[in-house]
Amino acid sequence: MYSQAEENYLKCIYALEMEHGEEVSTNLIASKIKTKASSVTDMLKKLSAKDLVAYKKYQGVKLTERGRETALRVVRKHRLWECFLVQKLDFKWDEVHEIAEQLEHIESDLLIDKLDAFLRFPKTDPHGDPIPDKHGRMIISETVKVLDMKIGSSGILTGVRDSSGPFLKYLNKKNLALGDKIKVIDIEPYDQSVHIETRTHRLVISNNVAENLYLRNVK
Amino acid sequence: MYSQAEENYLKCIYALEMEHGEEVSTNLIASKIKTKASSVTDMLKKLSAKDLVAYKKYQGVKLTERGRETALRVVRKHRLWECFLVQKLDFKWDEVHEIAEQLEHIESDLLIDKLDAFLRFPKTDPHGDPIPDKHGRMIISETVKVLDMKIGSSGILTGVRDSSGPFLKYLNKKNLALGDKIKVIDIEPYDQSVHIETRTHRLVISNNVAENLYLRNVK
DNA sequence: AAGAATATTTAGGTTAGTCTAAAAAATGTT
DNA sequence: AACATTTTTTAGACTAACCTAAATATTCTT
Repeated sequence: MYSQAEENYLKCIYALEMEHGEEVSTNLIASKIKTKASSVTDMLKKLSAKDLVAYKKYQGVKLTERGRETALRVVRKHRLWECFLVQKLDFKWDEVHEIAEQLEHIESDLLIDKLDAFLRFPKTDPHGDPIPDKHGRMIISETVKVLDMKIGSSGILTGVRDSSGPFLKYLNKKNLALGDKIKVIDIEPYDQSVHIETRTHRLVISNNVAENLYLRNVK
Repeated sequence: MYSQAEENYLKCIYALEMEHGEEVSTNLIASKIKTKASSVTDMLKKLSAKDLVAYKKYQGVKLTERGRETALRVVRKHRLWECFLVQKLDFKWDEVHEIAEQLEHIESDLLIDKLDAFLRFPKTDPHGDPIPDKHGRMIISETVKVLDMKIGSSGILTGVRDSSGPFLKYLNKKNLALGDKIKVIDIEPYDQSVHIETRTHRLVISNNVAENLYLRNVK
């Protein structure tokens, strides 16, 4: 139905709309997709002609309803395949992204629904991100960045913002995994590094790392 | 590494080399891949430059060693994915071809080896075709076309030449499946239609159908 | 072995998706 | 508000994979 390039742009715009507000800029897309701004402009015109995005020259873009649905279908496929790779094929969570980037473009509604059933309708992927159901609905749990936690409070590690290989490998090394209960002991005022405590150990994480960890609050 | 188009050509040439002799002609490829002869010529030049085929103008092509290995890797992936779809996701054998045509181009050696292990290293796909192992080796069982059987002899249905949807649906309807024991009762001299008998029923199949069924001889 | 028929290749064009360089619009600064 | 900077768009070019039409080889027929 849509080309891989088109799907990648839609997915990218969807992600950027989530992170920043609506109205995504050309340069932002270009840097995320690692391409040139002029290529982005070309593609936006094409997506606009297909009524997948609302695009006004120099004003950035927004997904249309149709565009959002399409983006969510791709996201759903990506995250289901990640589950499959980790749960059934024993991949580690830091190894699945690139493969899922390919698998997400396989076209067959039946396939994806059968895969969903085979995995017992998972609600989140291995990185803690919610999986849209076949109607595009998903459970978005209330999460807080580590840096926004009150000192002394605890939370369950439910997601990571950066799911790139290096970051996940870092977490593996530090023995941090989704589902871990984490207590924020102290936040260093000088450099915003954070002292945390898990069930098994204590450690200090840099501000950069703390920005990328999401917790669900518990008392 | 190679584009989907390149992989499709290699797979096609491999299949044609198996069916007909070596040296595959431009038109034969064109008709199989449903494209124009001029497009085939273009691609053959490209594959030749990459040392995947031995190509001499007007003389047809042959896979090189490199080309054969690459083709076998694609065939391996196609057949493993078909197994996955049928065994794990409950697809029927006539529904999997198109999806496997997409999945066969996913690039990751680790993925394919893990999938192989997950499926317990199957030796044949749902249509009875042998699956190459990671070194490209496969078990090719001695098979005979129904039409070449002696009248009164029996065999196990081990493969189909035409694995298109319509043909497989026909077999489903006639209650014929891989592994069935089939006895050749009579071959009609006039139109080469064949009377056969299975464990459960008797039926007449046309010459066309008989051409597409392979049996492994049993006493 | 010459002409007809068929198969293959060449020449030149199209589209999707990318690029660079230049032009135009928007934004920031004083 | 005028100029400088940054962002975005336009113009024009490239590649992969396809196409049509024309040219050239090969094969078939007699």
